Parts: sequence; structure tokens; C-alpha cells
Amino acid sequence: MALVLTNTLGGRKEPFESLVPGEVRMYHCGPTVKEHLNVAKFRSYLLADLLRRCFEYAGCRVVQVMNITDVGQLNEFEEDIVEIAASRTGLSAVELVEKEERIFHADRRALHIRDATHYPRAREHVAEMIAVIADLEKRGRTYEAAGNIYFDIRKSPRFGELAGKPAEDLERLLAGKKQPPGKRHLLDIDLWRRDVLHQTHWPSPWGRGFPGWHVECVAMSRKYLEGSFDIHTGTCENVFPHHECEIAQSEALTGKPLARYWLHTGPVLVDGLPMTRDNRNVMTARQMLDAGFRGSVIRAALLSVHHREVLDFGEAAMDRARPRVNTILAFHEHLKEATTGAPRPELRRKGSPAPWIEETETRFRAALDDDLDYPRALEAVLGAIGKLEPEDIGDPRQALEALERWDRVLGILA
RNA sequence: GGCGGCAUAGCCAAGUGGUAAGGCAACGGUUUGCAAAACCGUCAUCCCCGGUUCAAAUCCGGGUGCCGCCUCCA
Repeated sequence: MALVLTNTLGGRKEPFESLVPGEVRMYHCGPTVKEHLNVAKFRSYLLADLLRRCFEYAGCRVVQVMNITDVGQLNEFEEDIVEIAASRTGLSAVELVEKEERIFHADRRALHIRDATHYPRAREHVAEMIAVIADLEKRGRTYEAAGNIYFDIRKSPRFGELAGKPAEDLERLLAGKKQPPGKRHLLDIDLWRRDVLHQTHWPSPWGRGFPGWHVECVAMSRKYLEGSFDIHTGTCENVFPHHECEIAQSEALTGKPLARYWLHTGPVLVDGLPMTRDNRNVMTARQMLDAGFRGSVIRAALLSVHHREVLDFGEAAMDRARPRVNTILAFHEHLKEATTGAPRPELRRKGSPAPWIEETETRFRAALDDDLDYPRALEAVLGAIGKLEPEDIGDPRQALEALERWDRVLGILA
């Protein structure tokens, strides 16, 4: 495997090499289960799934951790975002996150996203988060102000490296923003918020309250991946502040790089417009499934351009993806029919695969090795099927085997 | 303002130094009782200007346009 990946940290393509030979360990930013997840989020989960499938295709062992955020966070008005969402539905915060977590798993299975190794829930890891904060405190990286605990960003000189922005730039941009009383520096990170007014709070050495925005992923990757791993993924919107803050905290803890490679999915538009609440064009996977679109078609549409590029999603994207999926399904059906019943004697002996299979395999692997180019890999298979004359198929069992092997990465059949 | 991405026909799009895939649409034709379908055919000096090279959509520099991010999102 000669895989090359574009690393957001540095912005270049780099040859991939895992920390432990033959094993790849990854952390994926997962859903906040307060509402149905939009397709941009699913795009990043599909990137995680694609990585996993590619590594397994290459024979590597894979460990995947995807967090489930089910702890209330505060918005700029000091309101708990989970509680706000819950209040609109008449459910309690806990009932809401349990329901939405079930929906998340159902939807991701519909898109043929395989089960990660671990789906840690933030709510069940508050003790680990408190341990992280205590550790940071012991190392002199925190301070207290008005009862809250903050991470002191000035002791992290590399802050801003992932986003490619010097810390001074970030500061300047935030200059106008309202700050909680006592917070020393604009970029300082919330670690523990003392608060008993909201539905969810826990006891801690700093009083009852709840953990800050970014400490959750730090604690969970530390627990399941021992603080240093191969690949961290998310959407482009996670780069700053979330991933930047994760790096600062984790590296303050271990002195080692948190992840060697950072991969992010590009922005999603809907019919040419940014998918935002203001544009009223947010599309969720649930909506699409309810509207009768097949999961495999939604999957193909979300993977129809390279993961770093802008994706223009919408009906047109679905219309383009549908015939591609159908081509794969129809060819698969055709091969299954050709291989059922008594094996024909002339096919019993396995020779070397038909030339088209080897050619396609080569193009398929080259595409994936080149920064996980799923569209090109799919095109290699579709192009081969399209040009194939019946007499060139060769042993249909070998063709079936090849198609199902490619689909272990493509995920259209399963 | 800072940082990043993209630019190939009416639309979608392949292309990773060697005379520009494919699909949709359109147009012409064959077939057809009409229509549809099917089949055949037609349809691009690759955003602009410079540079490197025997050779550039492809590499380099500059420009233009569009898009994204910059504390609701984890």
C-alpha cells in the first residue's frame, strides 16, 4: 500500500505511515445528538468509513473511535444547546439524546457506514474529563476565574498551526466578542464551567458544573487511543476552534503530537448555496431517507467528489448518483444469476482473472492510494463495466468476487 | 482583513507533460401507422496574460471570477 494523504496540518500530501505497523488507530469527531444530523456531518462520517474500508482492504487492523456528544454545551447566550433542542420537542435532555443517538445509528447503517470500534458517550466520561483538567492544572496550564477553570493558551506557542493562522490573527478576529468575566485571554479554553442552573451537572474538585467544549474529545481519545494516534478526522468547520483546542490540551498533557494526520471534509452546498440555517436549506440524512432516497444513493452522492472539495449537494447530485449505484447493482445481479445453479464444467477450473479485472484493480488501487480518491475509484469500476462485452467477462465467479471485493471499499452493495 | 479551495462545451464531468473520456441536453439521420424507445452521426483552440519545455488543460509566476473557514455546529 502506497497511500498518500493530504494532511490539513501542513496542507500537503504526505505518504501515510502508521505508528504501529499493520494497525491504524483513528479518532473521528462524531455527532452531537440533539437533532437529526445534516448531510455535511454524514460526509465526514463517510470519510471515516472510507478510511477504515481502505485500510481493511489493504489488510490492516483498524481501531476507530467516534465520540457521541450528549452533554449540554452553552451557546453565546449561556443557554444549554441540548436543553433548547429538548424544550422544542417536549422531551427531557436525556430522552432527546437517547432518541437522537438511536436515529444516528440507524441512519449511518442505512448509508452503509460500518460500526466503529468504540462510540464513547461524553456523558459517561465526565470522570475522565475531570482527570484531564486536574492533570492540566497540576502542570500549571490552567487558571480559575469567577469559579470557572480555563486553559491558558499563551503557554501553547503552536496554537493556530492546524488552521494555518497565527494566534495573533485569531485574537484580532475575536477582539469584538463578549468574554466571560475574569477570562484572561480571548483564546483561552473553557475547561470546567461551574453551573447548577442547567439540567445536567456533575460534582468536581471545582464545584458542581460541566466540562468545557473541547475537553471531551481530549479525554476520550486519551482513554481509547492513549493520547497519540494515526488519524483524526472531522468536517472543515471543526478545524478551528475545536481541533486546535484539542491539540493544545492534549499536547500540554503528553508533550507528543495528538495525531499524525488530520483529515477534513470540504464544505457542503445545497444547489449552489451554503447549507446553513439562515439559508433554510439544511438537509438531514433522515429527511432524505424519509423522502424515499436509498441510503446507497445518498452515500454515493456524498462521496461523488473528493472529500476535500466543495460538494454541491441536492436533487441534482442525487440524480447523478442514482444511475451509478444502479449500474453496480444491476451488474451484481447479473453476475449472481450467472453463477447460480450447477457450475458449468468449462468454468470449474480457475484460470487467471480476465484482463479487465486486473486492469480495473490497478486503477482502483491507484485512485484510492492517491489521497483516497473515491470518485476516481468508482469511475474505474463503472468505466470497466460500461465497456465490457459479454464475452470479455470471463469466469463470472471471478467477476463476482472482484466486484464484491471492490465494494468492500465502495460500500454500495453493503 | 487573514487563510484556504476551485475554474474543461448549454449542464454534470474525466483528465496528474505527448495531438480533449463519458453522461445529460440540443441538432441531423435510420427505424416506426403516430409517438416513444433504440441505433448512427454532429457539437471544446480546457477563465485571462506571461514563463519553462521539442511538446502544457496538466508545471511555474501574475491577474480575474466564484466558493469556503475565521467561537451556535465537536
